[in-house]
Amino acid sequence: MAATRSTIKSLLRDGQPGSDVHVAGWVRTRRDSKQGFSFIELNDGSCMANLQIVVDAATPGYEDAIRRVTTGASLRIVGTLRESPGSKQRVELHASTFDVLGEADPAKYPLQKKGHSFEFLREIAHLRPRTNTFGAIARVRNCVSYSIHRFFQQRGFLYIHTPIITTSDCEGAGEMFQVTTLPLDRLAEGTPTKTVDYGHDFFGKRASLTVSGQLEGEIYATAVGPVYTFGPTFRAENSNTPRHLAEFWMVEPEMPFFDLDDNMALAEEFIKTIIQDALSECAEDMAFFNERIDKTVLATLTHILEHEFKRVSYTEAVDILLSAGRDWEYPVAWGHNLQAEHERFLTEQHFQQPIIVHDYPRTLKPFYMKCNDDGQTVRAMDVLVPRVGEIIGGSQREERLDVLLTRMGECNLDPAEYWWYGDLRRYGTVPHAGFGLGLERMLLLLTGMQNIRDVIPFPRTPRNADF
RNA sequence: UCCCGGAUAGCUCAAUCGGUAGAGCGAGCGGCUGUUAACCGCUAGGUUCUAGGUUCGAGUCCUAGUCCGGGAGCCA
Repeated sequence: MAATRSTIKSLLRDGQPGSDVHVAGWVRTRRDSKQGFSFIELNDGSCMANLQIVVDAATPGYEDAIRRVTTGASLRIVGTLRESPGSKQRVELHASTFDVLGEADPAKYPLQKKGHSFEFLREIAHLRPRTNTFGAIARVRNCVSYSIHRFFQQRGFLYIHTPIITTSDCEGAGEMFQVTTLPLDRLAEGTPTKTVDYGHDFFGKRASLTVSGQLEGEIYATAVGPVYTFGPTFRAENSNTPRHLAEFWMVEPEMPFFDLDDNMALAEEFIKTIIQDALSECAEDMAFFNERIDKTVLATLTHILEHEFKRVSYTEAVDILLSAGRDWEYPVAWGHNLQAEHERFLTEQHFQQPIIVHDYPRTLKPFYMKCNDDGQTVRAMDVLVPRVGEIIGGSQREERLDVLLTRMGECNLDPAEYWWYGDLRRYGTVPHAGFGLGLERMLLLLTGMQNIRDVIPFPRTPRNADF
């Protein structure tokens, strides 16, 4: 008898007929033959495919146990691997013993053998990873995460860390920070002093959750060379769309001695590497997405790999839109933000591939982006991909102290608040650049999934932080 | 936050003009079968999102609210 548990993935790939093996997992479905045996489809999450278990009625305890083998139940099986006469699998496991570890009442278990809407599955986020789709998403998300680390580690980047949030009050180990978007300043108007004295707060000043690790990334990038952050990021915007989360994961590399062209080249190589890794390491899951979620996703990804991302300046983009010969819901004019309809036209219809729009008007972008000599634009870049839209935003950073201070003035920021950011320019300033990649948007591109709430295990959106 | 649309069985949905609440899937039971989205038969399963209102009568019409989806803005 095999004492060590094998994964279903390894058995389906390498399992030899005649070998004794031990598996455990969750029942997807059971089919009985009254001629004296039952078929069980077992899944352990190691791969998309199930292992077919054949249980003979002569197996010890069969009569009593087989009734408890229902969809969702957990099982441990010991038996012998054999070639399968069926056409849908190479091998199957003939059980010599099987134990029901945990039952799943079929009258109550929410997951049925047939498909469920993603909206329904969001309500049972604790069970949805037991479905084909969410198991595949979990594996691809893991693959992408590893691919990201490998990409930067192979290039000598240092990984810098970032924080975490929870609404659960059952972690047990003491007082927790309250996070709120309630207007405390206004609530304070009903108090005698009519002010919130953050001096008495934990940090002695008003504190928030991070919306980006970029500025801190610059600190290390101008000390130890290229770095990247990869962690959760929080935005309290009241955004209710299939592309926004209040808590999402972002990758932010920051590179000294990089200009915008270097930045764009790295971003393109980065995205293509992630796609390549997902296709080669999660082939079975990717085939599933192409078959069941979006029949164009593999062709789209292959097309992306085979073409260079088109560089288009903001000014060129505006010209293209103005000469497109069609009406826009939002008028196109230099100096205005590109609207979603404009971005979609450019990447989905005009170029039909990912594009990098660069050198935006300075009035549209934050203070830290490097100003061009034309006095009108900054060295910003957005990577736009079909269907998903903006997947990367980045820029070359302004390394000239005087220009930076001027820009802070234009943006009504107090340079004293950013004294340390200024110091990076006062002492040994260097040209540098970086960008941010939204992990979940990358997953939308890879999987063909429509809603960003379905590519993160536990989505946080306005009015929703369950599980 | 704004503009649309929606909420009916465990799930996905139907219900004509305001007139007895239906189907498929799932579940239970039985049959059949080296099966594999199995198949065939029978049975059970409903506070029609909530609170008001109109009406002889409301799933259906009106008002308010809650939640969900799509689009927009913000962005990654």
